[in-house]
Amino acid sequence: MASDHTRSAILAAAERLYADRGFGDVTLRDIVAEANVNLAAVNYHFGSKDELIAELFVTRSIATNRERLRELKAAEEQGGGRAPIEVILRALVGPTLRGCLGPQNQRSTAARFMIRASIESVPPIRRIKNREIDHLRKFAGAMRRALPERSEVDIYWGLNFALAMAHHTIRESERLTKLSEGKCDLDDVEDVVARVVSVATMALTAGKVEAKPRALARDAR
Amino acid sequence: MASDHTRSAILAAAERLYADRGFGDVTLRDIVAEANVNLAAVNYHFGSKDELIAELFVTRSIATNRERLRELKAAEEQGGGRAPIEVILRALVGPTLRGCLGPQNQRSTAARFMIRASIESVPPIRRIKNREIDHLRKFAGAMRRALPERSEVDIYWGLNFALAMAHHTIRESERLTKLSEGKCDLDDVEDVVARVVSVATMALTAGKVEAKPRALARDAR
DNA sequence: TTGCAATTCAAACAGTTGTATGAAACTATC
DNA sequence: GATAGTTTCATACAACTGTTTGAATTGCAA
Repeated sequence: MASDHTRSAILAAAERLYADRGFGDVTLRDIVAEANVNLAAVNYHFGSKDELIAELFVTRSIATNRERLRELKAAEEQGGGRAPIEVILRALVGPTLRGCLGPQNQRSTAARFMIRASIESVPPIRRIKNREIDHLRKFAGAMRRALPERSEVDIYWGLNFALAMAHHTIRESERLTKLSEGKCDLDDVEDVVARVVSVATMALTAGKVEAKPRALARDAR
Repeated sequence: MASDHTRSAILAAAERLYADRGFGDVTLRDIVAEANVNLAAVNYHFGSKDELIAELFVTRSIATNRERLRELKAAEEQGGGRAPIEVILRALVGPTLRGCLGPQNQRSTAARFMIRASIESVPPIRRIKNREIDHLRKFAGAMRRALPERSEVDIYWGLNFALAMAHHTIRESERLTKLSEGKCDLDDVEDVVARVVSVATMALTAGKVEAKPRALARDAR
């Protein structure tokens, strides 16, 4: 029902503006101007500015999460309930990286929006991210099944580090490019995925984390 | 000259409030109320709100960077111009982690402020962070000297991943605690440092990153 | 003490923000 | 084609923001 036209025009304009200029300096007035609709339309259709942002983020976010789970489920089914750790990690970080990196000039608005969201972190988005724990638990479960001999703590640390490398690389992609003077090619997404997965796998499978090698620190002093 | 009292009262109050409630909802009026000074004092002593935030961040930031370089220099001198990679990495991530983690109830205001700064990322702080590249280059140089047979690209990726693990762990420490139901002990800072250093070292020293193991992805489909 | 600069203060300013209102325009159903 | 419900619109609102102003006060030197 209803033409829906105004609603989606707002969503599109907001995503574009937020992606380009960040949440900080885009006002509702900017958005309605870009969308060619009336100022009051935002509150009419979304209730508030925060709910608009939340809807934008949730839409993209569940798309990524669905893809993640799809890959995970496929892998576990093929392996009879147990998937190789590399494949699990690839399902965890692949969709996010693919959704946010890739050749700059062909990055979708959605991708650029998600990068913004991971850099700026405004309240409505932070609230949503906090609800992501249940989703991550599914990966923790799969990882435990893949590495039953590994301690739970190590599993969680491995999961944490995998997400760390993926998200940080997205957040700081510009800086890494500058620091490496272009030598790190962030457009080759599959190479980035491979690197993250490879390191995370090592973290999770390497011989037991040796008991706190503090000796090293002492040597350094 | 001058009593300086007002100035430091503002700095202290601002750091406390920002640490507790974030940059988003702390106004100049909140700060001057907490500091028991006049509203105009902020602009008089700092020029603007952004400059106040910048000074707060810069102070803590150069303290950390100095500590990093001190550790790095000590290590390289002891090794005759070449330090073990673990020690370099420890110098890179140790000071930051020690400055931000540790038992919650004994975290300094400064530590809590820096955590905020790494979570919320406001414009004045982002501007400063962007100038950190020269500082990181020094570590990249040391790492190249430590691993001369390694390609530059791999060095930069290793550096990136080390910072990723450290910063993400700080940013998301609450979530990791919740996800792991307290099993990951973020109060044991030296253990966290050891884990990050250990994984980053593996990333940098493991046999050449095998040429894009895309086969794995294909298997998973 | 006098004079001068540095500091503090209350008050106002200027601008922006997200949101609410109530009338107008539209749409579809009977 | 009247009616009821939805959507759009111009406009106003109310609150809050960082910043400025100019007068008062303070501190220090001559």
